[in-house]
Amino acid sequence: MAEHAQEALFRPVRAGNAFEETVERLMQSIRLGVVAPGERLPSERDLATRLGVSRVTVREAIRSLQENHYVESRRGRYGGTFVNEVLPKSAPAKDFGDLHDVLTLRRVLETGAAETAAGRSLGPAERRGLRARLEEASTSTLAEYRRKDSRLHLAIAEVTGSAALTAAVAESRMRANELLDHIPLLEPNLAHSNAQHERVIASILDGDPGAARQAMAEHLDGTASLLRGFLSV
Amino acid sequence: MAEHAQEALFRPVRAGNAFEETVERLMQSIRLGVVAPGERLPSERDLATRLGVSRVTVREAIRSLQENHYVESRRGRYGGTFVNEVLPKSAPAKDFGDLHDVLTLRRVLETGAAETAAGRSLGPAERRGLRARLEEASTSTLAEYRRKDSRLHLAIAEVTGSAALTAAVAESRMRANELLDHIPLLEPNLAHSNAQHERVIASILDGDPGAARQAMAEHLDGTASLLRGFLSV
DNA sequence: CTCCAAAGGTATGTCTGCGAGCCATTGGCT
DNA sequence: AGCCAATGGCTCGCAGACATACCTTTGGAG
Repeated sequence: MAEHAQEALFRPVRAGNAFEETVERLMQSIRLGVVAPGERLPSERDLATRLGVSRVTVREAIRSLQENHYVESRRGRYGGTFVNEVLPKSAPAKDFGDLHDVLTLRRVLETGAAETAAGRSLGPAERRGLRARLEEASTSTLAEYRRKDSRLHLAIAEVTGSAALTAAVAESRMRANELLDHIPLLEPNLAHSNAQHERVIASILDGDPGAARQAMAEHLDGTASLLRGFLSV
Repeated sequence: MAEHAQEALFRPVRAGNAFEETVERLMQSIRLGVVAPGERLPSERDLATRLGVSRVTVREAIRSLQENHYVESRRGRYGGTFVNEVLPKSAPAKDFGDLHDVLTLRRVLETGAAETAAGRSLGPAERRGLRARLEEASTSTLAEYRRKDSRLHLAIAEVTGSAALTAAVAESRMRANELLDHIPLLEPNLAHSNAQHERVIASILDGDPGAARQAMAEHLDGTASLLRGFLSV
């Protein structure tokens, strides 16, 4: 029997129980900036349907987010669950053992997404969306940078037209962000990052897959080496 | 709220119940050739631990595979569950709606894997493994080609050293194979495929990431256009 | 020849998660 | 002022999944 491939195929079928995975997803949507501070999450009934989980489980997950001061709920029509304006610091460090794993997958997915996006003929709405996200990221403060940055990268994945690729990028970014939250974010990094973003988006809008791939690769390799430097000490 | 990214983040948290996902995994390990005909699956207790699922659930899944003539079980020490020499035809066609989705993700993952593999310094065992898989694929019959082909592609993902990437490739190949099983496999395709495999592996062993990526891209684009041709009628 | 380790086969009690229904609250609409 | 639609809050019974324990079969080791 092929020995090593088994590790991948016989890995656990579920990352956790339904409750934990639901918390994870809602957390992702907030941390990645898909639902911004002040905005409302979908209703509990809606979330239950979309996430394929019972409403009871959704409520338990939301309760957990409330207790950790991520969201607040209001009853009544036009009520709902709203993301707090001020979000808690991220959870304490997890294990860094899979640093190589995270960075390898991220590089593959995101350079591939950039290349694919550049190879498609984008509609005006998509082009506007990309420029808007770029603008948001470049004008953001240090505090909200990680969220705006993620939104931009997610937007790139979205315009590939592949839901599975978008989901994979979201997952991968979440894992990477958990690590990035433990290294300092400095103004010079941010400026450098913005410049790279502009090159990536420009290449995509120009329809130059090779350039988009390379620009994205350089962008990612920057933060990757930062990470390796800080965490491998 | 960012409208489109929600589709990815608020997708169902689980693909099915524990039983269904377990069947899926075991099926994958057989269809992708990770456990070849005549070989033995890990013991039920072992599988239960690795898959993070109860032994009862594992047994139900194995029972399902028995009923579909994929495996047979024998009791006693040195017994176990063995993959049948003659495997059933694949399940009836599913929906082809996500053809673009499957092909996009596959291209990103596998070209990325090839490039990453070529960028690493491989040990002698890894190099031998790759050559062995290549040899197996090139000398295989039509009947066993899909399995040997998958093993080769999985082996490439494995030598990236990223378990997450390997798992993603396995998942993606499984989805692609479901589609490929519904188009004819002809001798000329096979010969062409083998030639492309050789170029991919040669580039990886030579440590030329760009060439590996390009060779893999051409290889995948070949079957992709075949698929699009047959299924979009 | 006997023993026994390792594998599949079976049974039971517990707990998680689900479905479905109902209640309580709220703010716009009439 | 009253209505009511949409939202969060709550409860209860059932089905799925789990952990654990024990039984049965088998073939090599001693």
